[in-house]
Amino acid sequence: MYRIVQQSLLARIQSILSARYEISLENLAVEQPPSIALGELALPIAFELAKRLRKAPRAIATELAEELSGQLPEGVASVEVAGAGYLNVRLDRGRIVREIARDRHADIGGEGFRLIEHTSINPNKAAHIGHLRNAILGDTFQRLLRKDDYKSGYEVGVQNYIDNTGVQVADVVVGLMHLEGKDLASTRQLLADLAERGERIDYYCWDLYAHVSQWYTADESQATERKHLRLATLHAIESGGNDIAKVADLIATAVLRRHLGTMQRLSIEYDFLPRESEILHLEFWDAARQLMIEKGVLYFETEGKNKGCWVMRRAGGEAVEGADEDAKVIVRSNGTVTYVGKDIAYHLWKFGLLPGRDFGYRRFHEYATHMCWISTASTSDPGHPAFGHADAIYNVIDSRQNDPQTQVVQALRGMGFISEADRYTHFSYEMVALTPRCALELGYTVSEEDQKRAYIEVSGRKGFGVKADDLLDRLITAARAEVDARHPDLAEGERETIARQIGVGALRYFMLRFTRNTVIAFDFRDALSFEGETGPYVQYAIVRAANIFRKAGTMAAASLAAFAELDLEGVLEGEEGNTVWETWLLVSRLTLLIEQSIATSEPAYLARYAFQLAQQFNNFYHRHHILNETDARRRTLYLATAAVAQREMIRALGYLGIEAPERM
RNA sequence: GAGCGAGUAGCUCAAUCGGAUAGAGCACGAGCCUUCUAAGCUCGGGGUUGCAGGUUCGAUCCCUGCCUCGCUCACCA
Repeated sequence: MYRIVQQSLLARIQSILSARYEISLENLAVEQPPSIALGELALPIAFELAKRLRKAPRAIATELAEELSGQLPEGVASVEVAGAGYLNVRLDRGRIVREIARDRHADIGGEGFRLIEHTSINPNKAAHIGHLRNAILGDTFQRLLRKDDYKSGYEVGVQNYIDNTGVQVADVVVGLMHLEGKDLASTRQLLADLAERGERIDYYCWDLYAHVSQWYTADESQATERKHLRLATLHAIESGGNDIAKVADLIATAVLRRHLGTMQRLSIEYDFLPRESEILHLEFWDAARQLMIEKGVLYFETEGKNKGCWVMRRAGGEAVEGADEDAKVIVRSNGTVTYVGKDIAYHLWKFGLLPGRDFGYRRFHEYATHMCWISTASTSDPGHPAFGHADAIYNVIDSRQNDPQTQVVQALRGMGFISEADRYTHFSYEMVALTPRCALELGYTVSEEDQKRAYIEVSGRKGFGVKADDLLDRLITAARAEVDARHPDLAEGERETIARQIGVGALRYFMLRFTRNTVIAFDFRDALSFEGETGPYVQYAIVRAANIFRKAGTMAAASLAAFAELDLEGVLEGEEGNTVWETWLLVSRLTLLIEQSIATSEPAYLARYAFQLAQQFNNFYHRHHILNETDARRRTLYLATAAVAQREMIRALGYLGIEAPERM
């Protein structure tokens, strides 16, 4: 509701500005006065106009206030000038509160298909906490965009790119076939044995991958030969149609299924799993290469260090005489294409710009509400969707890939696909690292130099990190202990559900509370906390509201119905009324926060809002004891306050992918 | 060396487009459970926003220089 008022207010001001001063401002800042006593909204426009109009800010503000007062926008009670020239706006509290109670709110959404890609873990080891940040960010953003009961939203597709033919998979295959002497049959047997013992292939590969990575360089006299083996294995996997490739596919698919399982524990689901094997076999690159040459972004280098390669000018690079030594190699002199080259082809496909190429689609994994498809080089299963027609894309990829991501955008731009390049968002985020203390706690040896650092980067190659499922298990176990202590009366299954909800809530919130370009220095002490700025804090506030309704023998809907008939005269004024009103005001901001989170690709804003809302509600909860309230009008008002606060806290958490438990 | 990011309370982080007194959590100290569950609330100490200049009505935010830290910069993916 806040956003509706804000929009109508801004529209009015824009029209006044153009009518009276013949000025139009792109963005009008709207702030909050330092105290509710000064009003609900504050506009510093007069300062901005002072120079252009050559007038004192206060004089301008006074004129604007007069104009506005002549015809007040919806929900506005009064406008006044304050301070050096602020335009402070007071809202019609009764009217706003009524609208909030009946859940009137601005809509969010628009045209166009938005393709979000996240997770994209190499299918050669278990997911770790860094992958969790990626998946949780992507999944939360997807929820903000998608159509749901609350908003029109956008048409959204969620992809998880699977690099099933890369060196990381090759490394694990080398480990299986050369360190462990396995062939195709015994690899199959391994998978069967693990399944039988209830052990996990992704954990198995975690250790194996670390082992192989060491092995390559362990014996200097063998190093060249082993490097060679690694490359030969990679090439066999890329070509396909041999046992090595089959081993790779078995392992990659099995690990992928584990990843889907891990993510499903966190309510993270996908619509499509495009794989690199299909990008190779369907020859996406050949089509892209053709197009890039036609458009003049790809050229053959005939001199300098890149002689014999097909190269592309770097983003920000300038045309130079002779060899551009700084150019990015796209096709090596041996004719193979680099990572960035394949990525350009893939992104042309995303925008529907790759002529004559599309993935085949096969059913892979069925979720409760939809199918997850996987790419295939053969014919598609009936009823398949198509994803390669995005109007906007969001790639959730960590900031270490800023450079290659920029190259891909540069290629699109260079090819003249300007609007596509503009609607290409590298949803960049910083890594999750371990604090030295955490690393020591996990039993890793940490060099003295590393111990002095604020954090240490995780490394799959070294097997250094915290596995996603291990962390989640620890969180759920910790939550379970609390639930058991508090609710010994509840059934086993119910306690398990609540513990899971709390564990997931703590984890998802933890990954979302930091803005994207903050490195998370992971520490169990912080991550395992259920107090303060955490997911469980918000969940607990929701449970409190639910307890009130249960004890009062009523329900939120009924409380709001009763509220509709209530005489609001005086109850929203004064010191006491202010605190109640402030709760409603904060409650009304949800759409604004969703909109801001989308515009800035920053889910942390919404996470923070959810916490603030819970904080505000807890404050209200302690100040006004609802069930003891003897004044009937106040009691009705308080119950309605709890109802709307609970409603928006549940919604906000929902967008963060966090469930609200029945009890805690 | 170049590019990108960061430096804010003891610690971990916020701070909308440049706005009114830089805010939260943790930790610490003092209170609050016969109460709608204390996974909570209230109060308190805590800040030269890395340093030095500049821009302006106003700078944590923009500009210049410097210092410190991290990431990136392969015919790897």
